[in-house]
Amino acid sequence: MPKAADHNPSGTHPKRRKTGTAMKTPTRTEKVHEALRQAIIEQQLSPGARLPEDMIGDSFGTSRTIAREALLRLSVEGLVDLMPNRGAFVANPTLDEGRDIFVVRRGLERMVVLQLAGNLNATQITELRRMLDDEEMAGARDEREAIRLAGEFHLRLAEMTGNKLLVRYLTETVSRCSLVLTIYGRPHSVDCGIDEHRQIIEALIAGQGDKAADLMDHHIEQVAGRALLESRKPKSVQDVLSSYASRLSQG
Amino acid sequence: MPKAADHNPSGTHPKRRKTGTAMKTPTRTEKVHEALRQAIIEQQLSPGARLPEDMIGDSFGTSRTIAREALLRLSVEGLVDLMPNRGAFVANPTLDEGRDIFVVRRGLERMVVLQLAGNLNATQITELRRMLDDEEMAGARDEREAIRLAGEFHLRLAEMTGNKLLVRYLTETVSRCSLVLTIYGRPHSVDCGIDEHRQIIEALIAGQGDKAADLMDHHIEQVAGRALLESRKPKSVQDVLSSYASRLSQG
DNA sequence: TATAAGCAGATTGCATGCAATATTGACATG
DNA sequence: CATGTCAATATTGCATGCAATCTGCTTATA
Repeated sequence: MPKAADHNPSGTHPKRRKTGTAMKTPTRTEKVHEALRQAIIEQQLSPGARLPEDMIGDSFGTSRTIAREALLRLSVEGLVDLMPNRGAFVANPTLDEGRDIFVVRRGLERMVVLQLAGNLNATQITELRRMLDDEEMAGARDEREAIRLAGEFHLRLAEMTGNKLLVRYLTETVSRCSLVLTIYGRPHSVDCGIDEHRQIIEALIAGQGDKAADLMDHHIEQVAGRALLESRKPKSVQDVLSSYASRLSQG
Repeated sequence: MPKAADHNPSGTHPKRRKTGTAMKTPTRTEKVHEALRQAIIEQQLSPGARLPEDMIGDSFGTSRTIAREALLRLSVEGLVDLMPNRGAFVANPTLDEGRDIFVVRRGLERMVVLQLAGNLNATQITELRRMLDDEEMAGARDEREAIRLAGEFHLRLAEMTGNKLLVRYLTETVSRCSLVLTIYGRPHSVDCGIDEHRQIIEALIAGQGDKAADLMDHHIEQVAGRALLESRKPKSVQDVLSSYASRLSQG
């Protein structure tokens, strides 16, 4: 193995100890998976971009096996399109698919707040309030951070239900929503209104499940609307070309 | 390649033609994936059973690579638990996890009917009605078939929304629900009441979204209740042992 | 006898090699 | 000049081999 000898570039300890603390997964596969995931969500990899196994393997100093596995996972999450015998591409959802994703997200978020209403304990309430304050502070100065915190708010809410499956689905969906926003959204409107978050929390604390659900529905609708209804950017090469083609035939 | 020479036991044509019909995936990986999936859902593989890569590879006449990929996919779907350096096991959800799964399913089904209400076209309506009739016929004689048809009904409904993501999530969730039922459910009560299905359809046709949603909620609640509330079977080794452990410390 | 260390077997993690398939450009042909 | 065929190249699909890790048994030691 001439190549595997020195692929621990980060310098951190990659192995999982057998101590009882159950450290995170040590496998290179997981690391690559997470790295790619981040790269896609943070728009370092544009939708539609090709992702050859070799290239990924070389980039991370691993073999294609690892890259392949990471791509497979990402494809299940919907962040990567895997075409048989063709290769992998950063997902490039159509506008309609984007709408579908937002629809599902809305439904999931609704489940979250319905379960949470009236069931928050004191610790959770203080944590959420602190998150809101953080959001507010960041909102003024660091836009990028504000977006991150806003996303985290939704995820944290889901975690508080204790429902693993719900968390997984919402995580996936939120990721895909960011992807959709990078394609069809305006540059970077802070997608979440902090006031809306605050209202939702208050409704949850007051045990007003239906109200919280409606607020959340409205909130997500808002985000989706801003991005998907206004923007008329065509997205895929096909769309672009078809619009050019129609222009040609008219002229 | 001494072994790969003769692994087309089915005799069917394994290759995908390049004709425009876009045949299903031809890859062996997909086939193994689907086969394992069926085996788990149909209880041919009991929850908690070990799934060594070698064994699977041998069974299907492929290498570990394929088995590995299939297992990875299944683990993402939640039908298989993958333990690092330990191997794969048929998922063995706890009772609480089972409840969580049903909660999510209820929410997803609710989304489906809310979207469908008043939006069914004539073709879809006749198809659904025909499915109901089939269910009713099968219900009397072939229990196994009745269960299959009942499951298909829910999935077909989801497909009619045209929302791919919703379909994927519901498919996954329904699979996991059957798994949960095999662990905690009684032998084989036909889990879906046909009358309930019929009522839902009628509400959908009438455009009564809220009513359909409530019916569906009730319907799933019913299934979950029958299985999860009554049965007091302890489930995992951990649960068993923890109950024994507490007994110890008390005595 | 009970506990700990050490060894052997089984199984996964990962890398690599070869065959199969898709895409691109060259070339021939109407 | 347009179109169809074919070879060259790039990339995936899959199998296999070796090292790392886990499990259980055996053996040494108090």
